[in-house]
Amino acid sequence: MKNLQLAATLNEIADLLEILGENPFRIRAYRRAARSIELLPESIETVWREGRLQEIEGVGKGLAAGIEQWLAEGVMDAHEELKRRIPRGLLEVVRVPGVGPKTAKLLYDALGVQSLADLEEACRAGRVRTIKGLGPKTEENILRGIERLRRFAARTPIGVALPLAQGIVAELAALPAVRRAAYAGSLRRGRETVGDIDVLVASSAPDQVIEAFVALPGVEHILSRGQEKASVLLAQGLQVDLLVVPEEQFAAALHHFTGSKEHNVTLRELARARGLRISEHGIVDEATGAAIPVLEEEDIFSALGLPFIPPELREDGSEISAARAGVLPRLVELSDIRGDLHVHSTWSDGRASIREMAEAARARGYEYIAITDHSKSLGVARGLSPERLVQQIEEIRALNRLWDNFQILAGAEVDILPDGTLDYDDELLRRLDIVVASVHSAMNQDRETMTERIIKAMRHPCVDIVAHPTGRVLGRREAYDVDVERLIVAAAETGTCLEINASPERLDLSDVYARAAKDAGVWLAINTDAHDVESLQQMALGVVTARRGWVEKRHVLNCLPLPELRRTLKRGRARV
DNA sequence: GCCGTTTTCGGCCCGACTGTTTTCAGTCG
Repeated sequence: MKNLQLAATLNEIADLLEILGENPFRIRAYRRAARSIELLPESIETVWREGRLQEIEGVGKGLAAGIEQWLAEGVMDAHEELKRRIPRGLLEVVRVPGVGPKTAKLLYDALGVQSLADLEEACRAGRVRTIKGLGPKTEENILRGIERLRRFAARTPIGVALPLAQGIVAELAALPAVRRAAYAGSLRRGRETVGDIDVLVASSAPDQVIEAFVALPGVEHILSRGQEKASVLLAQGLQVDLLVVPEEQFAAALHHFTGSKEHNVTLRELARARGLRISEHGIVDEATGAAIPVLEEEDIFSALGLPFIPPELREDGSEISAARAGVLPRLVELSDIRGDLHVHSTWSDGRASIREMAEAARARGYEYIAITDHSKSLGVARGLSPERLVQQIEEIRALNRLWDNFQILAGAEVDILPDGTLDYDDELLRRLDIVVASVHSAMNQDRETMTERIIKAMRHPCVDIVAHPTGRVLGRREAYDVDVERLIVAAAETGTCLEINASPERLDLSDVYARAAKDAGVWLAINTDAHDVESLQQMALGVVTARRGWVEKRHVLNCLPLPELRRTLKRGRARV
């Protein structure tokens, strides 16, 4: 799947066009297409082979030709031409916060700056301030920006950003001047990584709120500070943007600040076509100048004759087309989840007993939980020997006599061994209620071997779910080399369910792959992989990821009541 | 460069903040 590489190329073209001061709408077209392709739930090669390139939102005749050339030859004329005209080092110069395409071009023309290193040197030598329009403050800001680029990752995993955001929101909400507070931005849309944290506050005393905001513990530097907006940098390198509005503008501002940018632009275009103007302050009828009240986000959509579009779908504008066509999905909700099919206990590397995990699941309102401890080969996780697993099954059967409205399923997270066989023999596997299979070893196998290995496991009649199918760990470990598209086809053929692992460092399958799997008719299971009681609440993140993949309740295995779940598992179907 | 329940041509979101200016361009989200 070359989707992400293609999107990067298109974005680079947009960056270069911007430095050249080209038509901003042409630039936007490249960015839009890049975004659509990033979110495309199938490989661009497939779309091309089937002659459907122009069906992609934002791809017309011209871009389709460019993409075709890129896929066939590995290069695009438009890109090559631009690279000849502008040194590529300027692409890193525009990534410096505060330095945009105009400034980059100016620095290039006036000082010959062609790279980050050139820029740093020019600042230190005091040459930047000699340019008309730039001054010592700019020089200082650029140096700080370069430092920031070097020290911190561009994006932060949601698992890190979310608690920080919740903490900030709680602190602001406690201020007497604050009526409402919420986080927005890509965090609210549930993206797996975020570039910054956006916080929105309703207050009639914005100056007090902003004063308190810039003084929050953990604030290392104040980036900007105005009447209704402020931005700070946390010690971790994460930027936090605050917007303060009067309470009656809260919903409109929440929508604006939630984005995405592309969603906002598309929605505002639609509004203009209907004689309305949307901004973070609300909706205005252009003809009469009258404000249309926005009490909730719903009011914005209904003013345009649209149903409510959940934040998780607000990405590339295609959600607006779907809303207009009346084909928005009814997204799965946390309350639809009836159980967790992948958790650990102290029998292997968990930190809570089976009973504790079960009671915690019951307290969450679940009907069932599957205990899936590690299998024997996974020594580091104290994987269970066959004998221990038999004992565990017996303990689970005994525990199940405690409740009449809750069941523990006896399961295992069975290693898929390097040759695609499983870590327990078939007889033992048949005694389990559910089998989750996953890869924990030999992760450096080549693509073909790894793909075949997992597909072989899927063909096994006892394997119900493949857990964390790509093996990635956000910010730490890339996915192993595997053809996810083939896994999805095989899952559909074999009736194997694919997991959306809700652990914040995994979120695997990702939103895009979850959508592809759903489109292929594959069952999904949203599981926490919890190793302690607290982690059961990570289910929320898994549900958000599923929602970003346009997944509905009917696609999710653990939204089924227990009897239906049992019938739907492979062993249940085999018995019929 | 894309796109069409007013358009196949003429549109293409909207506003705040900063640093540099004497009224605004550039950047950002």
